[in-house]
Amino acid sequence: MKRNGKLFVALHALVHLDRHGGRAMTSEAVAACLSTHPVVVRRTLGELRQGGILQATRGHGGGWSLAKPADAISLRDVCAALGESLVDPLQVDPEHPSCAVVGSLTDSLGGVLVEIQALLDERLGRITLADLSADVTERAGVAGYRLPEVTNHGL
Amino acid sequence: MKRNGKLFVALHALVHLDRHGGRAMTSEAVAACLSTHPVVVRRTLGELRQGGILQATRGHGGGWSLAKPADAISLRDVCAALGESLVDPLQVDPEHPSCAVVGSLTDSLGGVLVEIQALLDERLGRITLADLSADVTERAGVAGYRLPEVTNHGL
DNA sequence: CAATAGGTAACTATCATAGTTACATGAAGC
DNA sequence: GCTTCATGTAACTATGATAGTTACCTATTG
Repeated sequence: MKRNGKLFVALHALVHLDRHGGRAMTSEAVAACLSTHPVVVRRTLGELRQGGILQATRGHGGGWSLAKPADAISLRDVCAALGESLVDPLQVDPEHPSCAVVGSLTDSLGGVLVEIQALLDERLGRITLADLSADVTERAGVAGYRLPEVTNHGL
Repeated sequence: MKRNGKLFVALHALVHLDRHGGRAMTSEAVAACLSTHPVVVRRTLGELRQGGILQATRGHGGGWSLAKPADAISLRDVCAALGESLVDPLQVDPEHPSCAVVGSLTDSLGGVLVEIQALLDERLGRITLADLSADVTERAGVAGYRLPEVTNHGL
């Protein structure tokens, strides 16, 4: 895996969970789908659970399942639950007193970045997990590809 | 220093160079301004030199100076010279063959990110080094603060 | 030729994060 | 109640990116 690790794990897992038809999937099954370790799955999906996006049940027959309908989960919700922004925040060391140059930079550049972040949030708020799943179905149909129950593809 | 390291060093140095009145500044002098090491300055400013933003002269009386007027250097130019994007690229491991889910993710999220990156580039293209310097002058005037020749402020 | 200053390779230190191991907690089935 | 399964979480390791540092090269000026 390269970058955007948590977000990628989360979205990938969410699509698989949605396409699993309401049945719970264990961390191990999800991890096999993403070619990663179950603990990594628990860590990442745990943040989505705290964000009200997923629910987890323990013991026999337990696992992860969606806490809301797929069309009520937006990419913005997922990013918010993970604390990811996709736009670099340009944070400055608050330890030292900053000079006028640093102040200008944070204001000018930082102002633009805040605006851009707002635009991105607006866009991401309009894309739902249901959209992603539908897109996967379309691709699978076009390619004549049958999505297996538990895939073991790279990444 | 926290994040956006290269970009912050570059912009901070550019403002100081612009405000130095056309005279060249040595790596050591710039490094003292940014509280960092001269080699870090050479590394970062070297990329700006290759991007045609700065010029460097060696030997006695040498140092760094702007290769273009300050109002002809935009923040977009600086980002481009540094190879920084400020928007996370969501790059996927090309090593493994990707499944339909990964394809959908890169298309949906990646498409939004490309749009956002274009918007950000447009904004950054309208902010020049001259704008930053003017803002610094304004702040210094308001605060009754005299910008020293060589500052040694944090970051 | 000596002094100065950028150019660059090579190494170290730090930090973030993925991966892994180990164990505690809780729920279902016998 | 006990066993089994699955999440929750702490702790450690491995890896990669990057800032800092040292050392030495080349180029230019006096």
